[in-house]
Amino acid sequence: MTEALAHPELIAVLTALTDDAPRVMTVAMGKALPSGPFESAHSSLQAGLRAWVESQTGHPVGYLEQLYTFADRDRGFEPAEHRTISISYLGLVREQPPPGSGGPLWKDWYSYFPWEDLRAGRPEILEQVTDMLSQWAASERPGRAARRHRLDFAFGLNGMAWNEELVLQRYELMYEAGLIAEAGLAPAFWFGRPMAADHRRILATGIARLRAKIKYRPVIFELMPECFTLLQLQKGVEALAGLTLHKPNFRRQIDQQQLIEETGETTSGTGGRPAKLFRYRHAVREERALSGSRLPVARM
Amino acid sequence: MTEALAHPELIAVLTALTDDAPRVMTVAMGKALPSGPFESAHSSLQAGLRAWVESQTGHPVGYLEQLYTFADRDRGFEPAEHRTISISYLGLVREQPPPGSGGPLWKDWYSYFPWEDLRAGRPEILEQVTDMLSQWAASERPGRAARRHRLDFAFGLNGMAWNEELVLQRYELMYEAGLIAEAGLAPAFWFGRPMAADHRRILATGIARLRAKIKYRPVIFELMPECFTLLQLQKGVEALAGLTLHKPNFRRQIDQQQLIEETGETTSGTGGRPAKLFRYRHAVREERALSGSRLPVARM
DNA sequence: CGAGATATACTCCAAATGAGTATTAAATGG
DNA sequence: CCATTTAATACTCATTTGGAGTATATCTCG
Repeated sequence: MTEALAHPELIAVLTALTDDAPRVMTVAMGKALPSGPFESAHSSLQAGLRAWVESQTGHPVGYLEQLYTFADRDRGFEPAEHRTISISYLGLVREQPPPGSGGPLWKDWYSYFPWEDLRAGRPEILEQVTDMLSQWAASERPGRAARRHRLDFAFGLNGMAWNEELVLQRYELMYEAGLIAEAGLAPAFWFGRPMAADHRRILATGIARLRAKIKYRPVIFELMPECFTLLQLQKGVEALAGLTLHKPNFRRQIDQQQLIEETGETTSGTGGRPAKLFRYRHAVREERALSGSRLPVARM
Repeated sequence: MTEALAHPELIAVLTALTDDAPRVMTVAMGKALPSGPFESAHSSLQAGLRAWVESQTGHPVGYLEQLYTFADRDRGFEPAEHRTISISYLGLVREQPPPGSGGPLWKDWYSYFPWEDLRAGRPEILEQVTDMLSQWAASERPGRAARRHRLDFAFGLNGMAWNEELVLQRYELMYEAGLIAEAGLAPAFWFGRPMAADHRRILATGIARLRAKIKYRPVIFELMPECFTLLQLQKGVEALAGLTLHKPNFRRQIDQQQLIEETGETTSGTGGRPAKLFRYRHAVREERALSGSRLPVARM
């Protein structure tokens, strides 16, 4: 029984960076990721999505990569007759999103995943989450040890280190434990803002992918303005990773990779000593886009 | 004009490992990758593909991951009316493929990509390829330097190091230069065995993904038999990477990661001193599946 | 038994990495 | 104008990792 699946749908995780907050473009009052049907007038999926996003936002998409393709049954929200294919993408835009005012809503990542931001230390809410998960892990006999182990691993408990890339694993553990609003929990117990259908799960996938990617591809520069200071760059990486970094080591890595060059100008905005302005060396984009270019992501 | 796209198609890059040769399952006399319509009776794409492969081959699929989703216009082989969505997967199977005899054909990767196997040094054919590419790069004025640079980078020329992960980049350079049979070249100038449509390109994507993956995930064990010697393991990694490794360093890395344990038994087959047999420690599968587990892939 | 082949163990050095500390340059406020 | 603040910049040090080379042990085969 081969059934034709109509209406392939594109779902975009569009990310921008505004003063230390990583943001995602949303629709429906922040409750959904932008999505739409694939316009077959375009020559490819990528081109179709690019055109669509630019028509919606006015911003060009600097970087675009496929995240994952779902069939509805993977997701469990539609009746079988309406089953669609959903292709999700991660897109990075440099432009500052306009503040509110009718346009698309750019929301802070961490309003959906407050437990993922460790820049100010382990947040309160992370303790609450892990407490509730610990209860869940200890509940029934079969598989208790395995649950405990998964929990320690995903959340960096009992001597294991926090790994900022495990965004999706953490979300799915919470989902499994029934801590996620989308699973039908009462609002009083919500952790983070919920989204429609499985959109928050897709966002988690995008965040995880981007956190992994900044370590070995210079994609951070797709999110930075043309000219920036080293501290701005560091703050940008920290915002994405949800961690603080060791400043001297960060600078060492950056300049020993020769990814950036001085513009000759300096800032005067910040209060202290003015910082040199740098720009990304577009000359190296192509090669570095493929080989290494590690950003140091480690606690300070 | 939102057009319904019928018949999502699944395409599989199924890989196995038999005595030092990485193999891919093919159909149509080795000219195509196995593919078929998505059976919506299954609960998800993955499950559908798993079931389909097992019915076709009798082998369970140990590991399965999505590679990429194409719309036909990305590929350019079908008339626009028949446009389909193709979802490609990378699958790893442990079983020894049965030798020929009616069943599916397991073909050596390197019959399609002979320039990708550097285990015996840079092969003759690689020189031929790079020679022809150099001519192409030097041809017309505009963009000459950029072509030359891409070439050096992709093929490790002029002081740049060979990077075994750039399988797709190399293939696309060759395609662009018109060295690929699928682009309509005369048979006398073919490099490697051609495949139908863009299947060789998809295979290149799969190889590249797997070569990248073995460096940080223990997927190699999905391809090895239950028990193996350290040299067998090394030969397996070498086969996938298309490179030879430094034996002492390989062993050091393997056992300092505690991925494997001795079975207590030894082989007697190989002529020299019998080797200890090891098995993968399934206990660590879950954690290592997510965090690091680096295999040393570097020349000896 | 010795030659060949393979397994296994150990050393050495260079580079990368994590962490800490010190110094310099400007802006600001009293 | 000087002291304080804020950040930029520079330097050191220990540890780990990674590449490469060498030595020894243990088997089979002729």
